[in-house]
Amino acid sequence: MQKSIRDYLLEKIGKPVKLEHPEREEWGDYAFFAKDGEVEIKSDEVIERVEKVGGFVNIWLQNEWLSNKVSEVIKEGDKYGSTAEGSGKTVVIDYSAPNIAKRFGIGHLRSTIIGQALYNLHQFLGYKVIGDNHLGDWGTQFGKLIYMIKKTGTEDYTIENLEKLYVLFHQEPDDDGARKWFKKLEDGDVEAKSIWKKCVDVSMAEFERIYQILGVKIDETYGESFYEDIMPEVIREAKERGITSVSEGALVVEVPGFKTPLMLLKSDGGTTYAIRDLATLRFRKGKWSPKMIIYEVGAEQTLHFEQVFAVARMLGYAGGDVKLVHTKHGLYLDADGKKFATRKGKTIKLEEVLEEAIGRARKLGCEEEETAKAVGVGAIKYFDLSHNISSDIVFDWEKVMALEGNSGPYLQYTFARTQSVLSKASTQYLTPNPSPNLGEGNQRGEVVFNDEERSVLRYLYRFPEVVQEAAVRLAPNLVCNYLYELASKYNTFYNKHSILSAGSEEARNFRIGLTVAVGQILKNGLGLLEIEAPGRM
RNA sequence: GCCCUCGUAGCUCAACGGAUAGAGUAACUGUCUUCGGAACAGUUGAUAGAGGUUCGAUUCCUCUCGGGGGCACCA
Repeated sequence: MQKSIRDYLLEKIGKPVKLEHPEREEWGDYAFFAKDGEVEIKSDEVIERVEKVGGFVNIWLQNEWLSNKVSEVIKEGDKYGSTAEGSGKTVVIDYSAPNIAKRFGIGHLRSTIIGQALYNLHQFLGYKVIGDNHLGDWGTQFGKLIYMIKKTGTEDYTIENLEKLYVLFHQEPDDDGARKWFKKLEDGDVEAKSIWKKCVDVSMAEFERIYQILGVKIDETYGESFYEDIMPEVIREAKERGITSVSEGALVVEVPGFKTPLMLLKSDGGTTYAIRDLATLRFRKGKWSPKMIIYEVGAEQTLHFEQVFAVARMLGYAGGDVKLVHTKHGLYLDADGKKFATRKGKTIKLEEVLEEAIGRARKLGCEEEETAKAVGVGAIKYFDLSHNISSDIVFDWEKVMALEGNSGPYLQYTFARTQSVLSKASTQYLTPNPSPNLGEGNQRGEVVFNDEERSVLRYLYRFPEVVQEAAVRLAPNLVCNYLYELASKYNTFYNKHSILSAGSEEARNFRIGLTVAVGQILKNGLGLLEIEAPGRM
């Protein structure tokens, strides 16, 4: 394995630098010169400049170096881009977390999809990753639900009806009545518990179906109700440390810098989601000793997590050894730019969106049902992931399901195209081991490439860097950006030059190798995004 | 009222403080007797406003205007 130029420069300059194979010749003035993986410094002036003001370090990557990257991609295959840097470290990712008795709405797509991508990215970098689906299966919302079930005397435990009851409750709210039922539930009332159980079972069945369509499988599903027995421990420890106080009958912790305290117990003694989150943290720390816990939760809960994290540090549940991160993803907004509110019955059901997208993929020519599903679901996942994690997203049926342009299916299509070319290559030319090391040689025997080939090559080798950065910055959209660029450059090349009927055998073999490599990276990258890559579509 | 966040092309979005601000879409125009047209190429079009820091600002700071979210007994 060659020593990476990046590492070399890191050593030399002492801080990370951005490497570019410059697009324009005049940018090469301050360039380093790379030869056979070794780096020669063209001018000390460059080092000084970078030390002083930062900026670019341009490197003229030799054609041979570039084409060696193709072999490297092919050789490493499914592992290309992965590292072992996370070896021995555990990361817990809290994601998806739908609420019981509500259908899986478009709002939960972000957490589920982004969470899964973050999961895959960290796993790819060698971390031990634990995904935990922190189900909303406890809390006053169940008081509301049980209250309505008792009030209407309904026997209809379909999720549709439960959701309707929730909306009905908020039209004529009786908060005291709801709190009483939740208190009864927490006190172990048999009737309340039995109704709760039915609601959970119905909801879980619904969620399982959605996860199946999405192709998402989350390691653990503890859910909030699991922490019933741990919450008293948290109360005890909080009181021992003397950080609690009673305010208006509720047990709270004052958090410096915040106007309102964090409430652990309500005035009726019922638990809050804050204490459940603390209990969860205590449990996770004890069970997995993670280096980091990522909460893939929307930005609307920023205040809550800031307070919970602060109190967790007071309690010793987090701090130096456990890093807590809240991703604060943006919300889906409706056409009027407003939040989708379940309480008002204003949501878009994820299942409807998925079905519609799959239907459109089918109509466009996906014969096999599996492929239509992969393409439709892939379109939606890519749409979500390609946005910067922090920005709000306006939900638009047409844009969510885009099957062309900068979209999931574009990447899938490009992958399928590479596979199609390769299957023809192996039968027509019998080159089971395409040699990627040869381009069109010039008269002196040096390897040269045309502009389109070079454009792909100059992009190909960056995949590992992109994966790293996406993990560090918790930004799966960087992977999307990269894959789209790569696919786009490959398609440009594809449209301009023939692969299988290239002028020389060397050129043909090189282009076949390039196709293998591009296909491999698309496959690896889509895998990180949890988007399927069918060989045909 | 207070806190957080966002404001980039007609629309939807990109861009570790770095080079000529990139795409998609829409509109218009082209490419293909040849490996998959869900493709490729081209034209039109943008950093809300005013200051500041910096060699350099879409990015950092301040203010104004505008959108969104939140502000203890929902999660």
